[in-house]
Amino acid sequence: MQDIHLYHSKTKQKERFNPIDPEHVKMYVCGPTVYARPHIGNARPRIVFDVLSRFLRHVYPKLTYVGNVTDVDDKINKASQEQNIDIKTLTSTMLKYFHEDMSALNCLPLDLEVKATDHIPEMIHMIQQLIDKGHAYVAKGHVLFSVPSFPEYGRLSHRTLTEQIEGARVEVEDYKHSAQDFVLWKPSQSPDPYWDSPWGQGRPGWHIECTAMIKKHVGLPFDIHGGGIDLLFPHHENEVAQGCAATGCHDYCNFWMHNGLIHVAKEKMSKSIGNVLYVADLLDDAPGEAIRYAVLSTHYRRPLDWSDETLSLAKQACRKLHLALNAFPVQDSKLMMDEALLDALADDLNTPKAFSLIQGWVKSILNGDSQYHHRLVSACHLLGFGDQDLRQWRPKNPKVTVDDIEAQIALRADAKAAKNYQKADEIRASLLEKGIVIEDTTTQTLWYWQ
RNA sequence: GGCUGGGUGGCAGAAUGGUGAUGCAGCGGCCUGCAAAGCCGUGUAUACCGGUUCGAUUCCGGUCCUAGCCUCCA
Repeated sequence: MQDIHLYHSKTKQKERFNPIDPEHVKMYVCGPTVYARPHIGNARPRIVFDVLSRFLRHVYPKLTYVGNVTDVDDKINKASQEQNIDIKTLTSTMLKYFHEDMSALNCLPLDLEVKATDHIPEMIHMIQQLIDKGHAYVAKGHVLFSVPSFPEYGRLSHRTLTEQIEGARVEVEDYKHSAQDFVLWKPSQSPDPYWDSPWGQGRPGWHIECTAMIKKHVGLPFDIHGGGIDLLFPHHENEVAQGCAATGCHDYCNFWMHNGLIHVAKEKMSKSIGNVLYVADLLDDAPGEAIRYAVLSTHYRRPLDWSDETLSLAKQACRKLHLALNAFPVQDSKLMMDEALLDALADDLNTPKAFSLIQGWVKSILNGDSQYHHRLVSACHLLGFGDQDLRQWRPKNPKVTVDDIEAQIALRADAKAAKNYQKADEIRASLLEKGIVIEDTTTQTLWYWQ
């Protein structure tokens, strides 16, 4: 059995991964709030944990990979009002986009994708448990989690109760007993969505959904919980507090894994800065596999500074990868996993190291050596590459049609046959101007979008 | 203000208490009508200052820079 080591945010070091049940590994990853199209920052955890899930499935007999969709949230309410769209329509449309974009990035569907609005009764039940056990209280129609009632609070994110308060820019609502207390349930009325509860009509706070859904579909404690590092505090800290206080379990999960954030021009990508990169737009610049490659070419825990160069580098690397994949026919459908590759992945999902191994094989293969082909095909299968035909990729609004391109290439072939190289070169230059790259081989002329 | 990470060649990005991967770009070749792609060869780096050590890029302390969290965030 492969010896896997993963970085655990709670202990801040790599630890040996020992599943609670080696016959059935369980993983949960925080998903998007569906109020806008997915951006590359939403995609990063999905890509990273997609690779992890593929790897775990290779190593263990069974994995259940669960993720949530937040479809009740203040940002959704706001977007719905601003755009004058019904909430359900908005969330279901955005979820559809999310699925489309993640699939374009070769992310496999989760085993189970759960929605917050489908679990209101479970949340109410858990909130009631917390009240009954003295970990939550009702105030002005709100239900709040009492942070001082849970002494373990702060152990995940390594924060003390008081250190944050000084200098923090938070206004403390007067109904809170303690400044760190957080909302489990809040009053709500039309046009915002609301549900009946023992505390009146209202809607859940943000943190409770993950805990209630994990308890129902994954069980506590479980193996791996993933998400962006920005969720470490307060969201994940709150999850632990709620989950352990409500159920009495000592551990919430064995591994907390957090991916680093994506930066654009050295600063965090965010709506307020206006530098959000939507996956759909990136797909207009590059094939999904190239975006996936770009994301995985930096170790998942490090920040990833995104630029045009990041993407064009990945695009090139992907193209070369596909050249090597197509250099020889696939002889054996049985996978042959390279041990060094598995070791790289087993070392806290070191995808850049895995890529460097792969690039070595690619080089040998393109040099005519077929012996690495089988392991390359297997590695790509494991990492989620090689499924797309990069030559089929098109920008959304191409400057020329495929018919035009092929007509031009035919003209150029005639010119070449007549040794009219000046004309042939002119045609090549004019196609390149429109983003078409031409490759002459001994038998034919190939082309692709740059 | 408090807390937590990170600083490796022109760029991207691994690794390591003892010759610092890999890719892109550059340069020189091969190939090509010329290119492109591919192949071969090749130069360049551990932010700064101390400490521990036979030896530090790696461990420890300080400085500087940078990012993130403390407010919605993937």
